[in-house]
Amino acid sequence: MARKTGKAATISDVAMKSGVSVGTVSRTLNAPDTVRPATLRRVRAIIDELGFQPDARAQNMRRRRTATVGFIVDDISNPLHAITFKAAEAELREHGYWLHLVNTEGKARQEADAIERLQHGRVDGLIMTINNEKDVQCRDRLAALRVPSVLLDREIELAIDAVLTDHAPGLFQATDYLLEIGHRRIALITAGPEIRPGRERVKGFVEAFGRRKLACPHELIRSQRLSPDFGFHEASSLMQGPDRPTAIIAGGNRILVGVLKAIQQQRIVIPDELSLVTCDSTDLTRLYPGPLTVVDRDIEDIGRTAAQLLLERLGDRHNAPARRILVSTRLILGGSCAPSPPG
Amino acid sequence: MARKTGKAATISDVAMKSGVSVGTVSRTLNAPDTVRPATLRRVRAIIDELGFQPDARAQNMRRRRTATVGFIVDDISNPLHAITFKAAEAELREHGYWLHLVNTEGKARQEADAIERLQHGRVDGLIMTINNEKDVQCRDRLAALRVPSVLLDREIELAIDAVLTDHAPGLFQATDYLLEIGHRRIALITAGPEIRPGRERVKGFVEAFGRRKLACPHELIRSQRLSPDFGFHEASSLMQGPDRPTAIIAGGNRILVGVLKAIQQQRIVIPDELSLVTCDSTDLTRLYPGPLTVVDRDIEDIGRTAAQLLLERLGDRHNAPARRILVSTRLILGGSCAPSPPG
DNA sequence: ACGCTTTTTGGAAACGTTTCTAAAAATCGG
DNA sequence: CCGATTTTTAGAAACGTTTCCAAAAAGCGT
Repeated sequence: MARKTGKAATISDVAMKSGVSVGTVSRTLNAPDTVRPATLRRVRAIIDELGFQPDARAQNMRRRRTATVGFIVDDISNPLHAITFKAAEAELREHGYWLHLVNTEGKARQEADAIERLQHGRVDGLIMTINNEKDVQCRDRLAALRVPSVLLDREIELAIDAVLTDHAPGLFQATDYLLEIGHRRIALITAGPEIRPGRERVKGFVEAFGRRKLACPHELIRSQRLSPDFGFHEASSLMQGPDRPTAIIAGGNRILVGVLKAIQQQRIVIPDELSLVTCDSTDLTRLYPGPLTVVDRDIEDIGRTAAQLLLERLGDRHNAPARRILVSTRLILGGSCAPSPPG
Repeated sequence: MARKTGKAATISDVAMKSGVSVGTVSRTLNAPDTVRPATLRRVRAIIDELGFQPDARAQNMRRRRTATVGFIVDDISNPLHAITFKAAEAELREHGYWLHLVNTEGKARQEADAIERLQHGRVDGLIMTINNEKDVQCRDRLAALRVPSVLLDREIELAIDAVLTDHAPGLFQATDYLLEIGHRRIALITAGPEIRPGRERVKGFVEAFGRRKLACPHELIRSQRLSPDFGFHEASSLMQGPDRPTAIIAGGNRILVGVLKAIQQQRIVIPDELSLVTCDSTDLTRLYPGPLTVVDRDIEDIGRTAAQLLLERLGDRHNAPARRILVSTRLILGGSCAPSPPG
């Protein structure tokens, strides 16, 4: 649309027109109980008449805060991130905060840049997930953080609040379930060791074999990246190999997309020819076309919790020690697993 | 994490330490070609040494802009919106803009509130979709818009730039295809007439029957809301009724989720017992478990285009007449339709 | 080395609020 | 109706930049 001509009314326009000082107008807005009722009415009438709204830029400047929180994520079209965002936003909105969303495409460069540049007067705090806990650019930025921050599912030996998922027990449970119904050649496709979910999932997987004193098929662990492409590639090669797995665990919802694509392409029937367990419920897992067996967690809770941690930091817990909140998972049985034929 | 102690360096700290005036430091940053090379080097060294970054709040205030664009949407966990957002963000980022994302849950109140409050110094422009074109709160706000804005798939008789999808031809094509392969009892479940996609889809649907001089089964048009619940409810009742449709068109990706749930629940086999066409490709339509037949469009293009429209407005086209860009659709045949058995 | 032009710089004003201090006005008890 | 007390108000400073203007410095041709 065309920009409205004419400048917006300022606080001094209001002051002028209602015959009081700008200070009084300001107090009318921010501390009405310090203003005489008669004055209050008069000033408010003028405010309405002029349609005055305080300029957020000036407020931010003077108050030294922006009432804005940055949310940095690699891919907002991942529904899990979107749900986390929504939950965090709802919580923060109640406390008067807006959200800056930055989509980094998982590029360390963009992540570091966003962390660096958001801090200097654009946001009062950050909620974020980064793509590589070891990346030196990001770590430097995180070490030099000037605003309260919360990490999502990432673990760094810096004093930063975090909301973490207890992936290892989840994967243990899923793997154990598959072992229980007779599978031995179980594959795991998941993130690499440079992020916590990758490490933890592998850990839980390995442990499930160990607990039963079974040899873990390390050659079936594909721990590298959380992308559909990686899922597709690994699932394809696993299923085309000589000694194919009888079950696959897709460690991540993006991985699942690739795995399903491979399954579709090779016309593999689930669960008859292959059992499938995935992580996190999505529309796809609920509807494909029967529900899949899933290691689930409460994503909204994660967003809400992150927001709460941040709000406490922004409030009176400025300097309290960093906290890590652990969110647990649970196995939900769907129709994508069948007992493995013996031998 | 704990807030860093010690204040951030300001421009005058830099000025002091490097023995020049603040003006010169400012020009070092914003107009280096007006500064003597020797001075430039000296000031830059101090900037690095102190790790000085200009305070965005002060810049926003003084420059009377925020380099931020608001993105208002009812549900960011809808992957279509998320993809639109990503594309718009990528485009805007290249031009130095950040994005404020507001998730309104489709509530007119929150929409109006966001429009109203973002404008006064939080953003330089808006990209948005609203839930009800007729809602008086929102319309008032839109009529009083003070920043350049772009509407996504909404049509309002105000001079506001918009990116619109040509839903009617898309639905015409889909319906015509179903008619062609023998279907007559075709149902359409889609948004209500209070938003453009609802109106346009119904229009294209009706027209397809008309063009073939066939009676349109108006009782099979369910045009109300773009939600999974609505899709589920309508699909369920349609498929349980006495004279059930042989084909359903899910007019919207959220609707599809509900429709598939109903299909799952009633164990209806696609395409043998029911042909299905949906709108917009998602992971679900590509993988369920064969690809669905879909009225597709280029979502990224929509986001990019919206960003470009806005950038032009923010640039030299301040007062140019409003533009509406039409994005077309195309029918992609999947495996979810089969010829209808005669009679 | 001089005056002229051009480049570079310092200093101050401005952006629109909030908040502090002190002064003015209102209230109150007698 | 007076003085003491409390409430309310005006006015100015401050937040950290950018930008304007005028002054200083540098460059240049002779």
